[in-house]
Amino acid sequence: MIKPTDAELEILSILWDKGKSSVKDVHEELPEERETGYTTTLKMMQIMTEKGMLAREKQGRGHIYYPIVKENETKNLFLRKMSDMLFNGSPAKLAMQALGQEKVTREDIDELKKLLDEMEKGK
Amino acid sequence: MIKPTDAELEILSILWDKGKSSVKDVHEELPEERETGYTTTLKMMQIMTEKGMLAREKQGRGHIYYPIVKENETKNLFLRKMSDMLFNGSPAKLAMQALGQEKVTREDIDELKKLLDEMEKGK
DNA sequence: TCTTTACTACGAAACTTTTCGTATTTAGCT
DNA sequence: AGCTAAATACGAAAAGTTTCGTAGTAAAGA
Repeated sequence: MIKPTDAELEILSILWDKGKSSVKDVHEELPEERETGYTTTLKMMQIMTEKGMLAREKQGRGHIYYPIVKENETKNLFLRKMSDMLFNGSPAKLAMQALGQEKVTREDIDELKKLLDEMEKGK
Repeated sequence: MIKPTDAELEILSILWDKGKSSVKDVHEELPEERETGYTTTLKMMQIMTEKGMLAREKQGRGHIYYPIVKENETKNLFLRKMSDMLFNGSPAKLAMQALGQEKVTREDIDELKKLLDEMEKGK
């Protein structure tokens, strides 16, 4: 399975979010603090296409790109890797540590409880 | 904050686990499928010391190394980065996706429920 | 003291990732 | 058809990571 690098992940996120987009669109969505040139974004997307992460179609004078790799599969790949590396292969431990962060609201907690109830039924 | 690379993370995990260790100890703990030489491990640990991730003390003819960076802080750094990159900055969403993996047992579920109950009380 | 051996230091090669300058192509306009 | 602006292609530099060969050092035993 293909493991995107950090810069690639940033581009993938945009494409998963916005769907088919031109290089220009993607470039404009990138956070300003990166301050990388247009050709950098283009080159990245070309490399990603070579690697089979993206595909593209001709449109007008240029191309539009879209992701081939699936959002969920990629996320799961990273979650597994992280749980292997840092949590003894236990996704549950990973989840618990994630919940220790600020930013977890009461609504999040309720939602998680519901999810857990359903999981328990399913077992 | 210092963001360890993959190879560095592998070494850090060992040191968090085993505590102060010689290069030899760490090298022997590395999974065999890596098949990297002793001097590679040594060099990595020297670099990590330069970067301020590790420190070392003289002992016998060599040194023993130990981690400076805190296990929890480093894990949280990666969790935050991942939730920023892939889950719109929501650790809760990250946790939910992690729970979708195989390997989550009923015991995990119960433990998580307890954790959530306590979090709810604490709010 | 001399030798052996375990360990360290240094430097550089190999590889990957990220960046961009420059040249080229092409669609659309006049 | 010729011109312009937008986009692509190409190549290579820059930066970061990983690997290891070789040489040097120093402690422990002969």
